This record gives sequence, structure tokens and C-alpha cells, in this order.
Amino acid sequence: MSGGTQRRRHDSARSRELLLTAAGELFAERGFDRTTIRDIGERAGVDPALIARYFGSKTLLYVAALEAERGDVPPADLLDPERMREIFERADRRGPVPLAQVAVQRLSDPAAQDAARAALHTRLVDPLRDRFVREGLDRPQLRAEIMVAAVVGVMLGRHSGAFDELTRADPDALVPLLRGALTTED
Amino acid sequence: MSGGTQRRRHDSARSRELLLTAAGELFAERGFDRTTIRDIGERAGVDPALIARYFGSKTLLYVAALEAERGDVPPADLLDPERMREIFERADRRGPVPLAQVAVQRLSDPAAQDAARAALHTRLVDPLRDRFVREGLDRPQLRAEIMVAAVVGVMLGRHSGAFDELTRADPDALVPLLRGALTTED
DNA sequence: CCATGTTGTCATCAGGCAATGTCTTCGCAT
DNA sequence: ATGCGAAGACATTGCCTGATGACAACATGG
Repeated sequence: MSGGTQRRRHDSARSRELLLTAAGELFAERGFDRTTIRDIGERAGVDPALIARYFGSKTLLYVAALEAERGDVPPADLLDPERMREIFERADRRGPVPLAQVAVQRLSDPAAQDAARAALHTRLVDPLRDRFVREGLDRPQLRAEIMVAAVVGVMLGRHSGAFDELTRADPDALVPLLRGALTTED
Repeated sequence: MSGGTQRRRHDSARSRELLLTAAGELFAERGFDRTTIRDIGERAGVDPALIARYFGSKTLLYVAALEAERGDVPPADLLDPERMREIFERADRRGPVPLAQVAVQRLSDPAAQDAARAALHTRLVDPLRDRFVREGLDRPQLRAEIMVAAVVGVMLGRHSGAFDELTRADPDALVPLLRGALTTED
């Protein structure tokens, strides 16, 4: 049976990876503050003390998780309905992107706050602002920040337990409504 | 009519009031979970142990703070630009309404979560839904929930430290942009 | 002016947190 | 095979949290 080692008890690369994955999921689901290193260790099936060994601290693990998903979340143009749909669907599967939380609430840890803030701008705000600039709109930066904040509000709202229909709504139904939601003829 | 009570060391009504005010401010600024009863006591200049005496627990104090500001935040029609401006200005002065946080993040305490959720619907979601119903729009409930979530996102985003221009922007400049933000001609 | 109930202060408890250091167990190079 | 460095398990430290109960200061009705 199994020529390979079914029991690999010492495998730092694997442990590191398990911790990073579990951390990414939990940070996405609950945010930085409400995720404990014990939770992460439990989900990963790895001793939480190893977080200190491999990443230095909970904060640095957060930063690492942020960078690890860089590939997952390419700089997204929120004005593209298809992209927006992808974002919502991803949030349904894996929880909201960790950095979404920072758009809406200060983190307790300044280093984590800075890292998340930077990621938020790089991946969401800046691409949008650049598009507005190209379109020649006034106040492109402000427009981009408003839109990101609004979309993040909706994305988090879906998982906050405070909205029933929003939680149940299909992303396909959501996107068109969201795009028109804030405009009405008086 | 006590002419000169300059020193009132025993005044339960006053202590109660001070605690309630401080709690309302802090819950609004930081949310339920990240506000401690020691913080509240410090800001109020009152011993935190009195929270237990007058309100029973931190959770019940939160519920009391929610109800105390009912007058402050009349059911607001977010489609009225003037109302929207008022909401943003109030948030600048006293911090976002405490119940805003629940739109975006689960609270650790189920009782607090339920109370905030109920208040959120009564004051923001339901009036908006009713208006959409009157206008004969489809999916009125979903539309209302989306819009509340989006506005809350922007309101919290202003104070999260993650957006510079959004933080500095004047409410007067904000409202029109927000109303049109999610719509663009492709 | 005293007795009694009210209000405020303080020390402390139990639980949960991140982080650290120690000790054991393992894998690999020799 | 074996010895040593790497990897993991575990207990502990120090801190912060909400809550509680004992005690002191006060006000007031008799």
C-alpha cells in the first residue's frame, strides 16, 4: 500500500501553506480582529504557535494572506458588470475579500490597517480612478472612492446577517440593480 | 429648585445619562465589539461598574443607546438629498449612527445584533422600500436593502481611514456624486 | 441626629487573547 | 546507525475583557 509517506509529520512548507490558506479564509469571513490564531490553527490542523515561527505574528500573517491572494483578485474594474459579478460570486464562495473590511472599519493593528489600505487602493480604487480620468470626469479620485465604498458596503451587507433579500439575491440580479440603485428620477 | 448644588456627588439620573451619551458616541465610532465598558466609563467620567447597576450589562446598554437616539435619527428617506446630507453631517459631528455597523458586520452578541438589525430596518430600509412600492418599482425590498448597504458603506468609509478624498469631501459635494456614482454610460 | 436605603469606589474574578520559551519528536546528512 | 538541526506540541506569561460583590460615602425620612 501507499508507497508514499501517508504520514508526513514534519513538513514546514505544507504547514505554512495550510496556515496561510486557513488564515485567508477566516480573515475574509470574520475580519482581522475577530479572527484568533487559535481559530486559524484549528482550521489548518496545525499548532497556532507555528504562526509565530513562520510569519512572526498574527499581523504579519495577515499581511502575508493579503499578498497571497493578489493573484486571486486582479485589479478589478468595478464598472465592468462581469467583473462585479465575479467579485460577488467569489465572496459567496470564500467570504468577502479580507481587505474589504478595512474600507469600512479601522483595524486594531496599525500595520495591518496600512497593508490592507494599500491593497484596497491598488486593486480597486486606483484602476477605477484611472478609468474616470480617461473618461475626463471631474473628481475622479473621489468618484472612485465613493464607488468602492458603496460596493464594499453591499458586499459586506450580503454577509452581515442584517439584510434578508440582499443575502439571498443572485449576483446576476444584484449587479444591474446596484448599478442603477443610487440614481432615480425625482 | 436647589439654588446652588455645585457638588452633586450622588445623582443617579445624571450618571445614567452620562453613561448613555458616552456609550452612544463610542458605539457609533467604534462599534459594539471594539468598545469596552471601561472606555465608556472613562469618557463619561463615571465608574464603569455602574453600567451593570443602571443597565444590567454592556449589551443592554447598547440596546438603550439604540433607543435613546431614536429621536435623533427619524426614519430617513435616503432618496431625499437633503436628508442624506443631514445624515452625513451628523456622522461628521457625532460619528456614524451606531446601528450602521450591523449593516456591514455581525456583532458578537446576538441580542445586540438583533436590536441593531431591527432598528436598521425600521429607520432606513422600510421607509425606502415603502417608497419604492409606491413608485411601482420591481423588487422594492431588494432595492432598498442594496441602497442602504451602499450608503452605509460610504458613510463608514468616510471614517475608516481608508479613503482620503472621501474623508475630506464636503457632504454637499458628496451627495450628488453618490447618487450618480453607480451609473455610467458604457 | 440617627437609621436606612441609595449611590459610588474598588478589588477581584473567570475567561479569552497573542505571544513566548521549553521540551520532545522527527528527518536527513554523514 | 546516529547525531544534530529543524519542526511541532505544550505549558505558561502577561494582558484585556465583562462582570460581580464587598465596602465606603452620601442623602434623606423619621
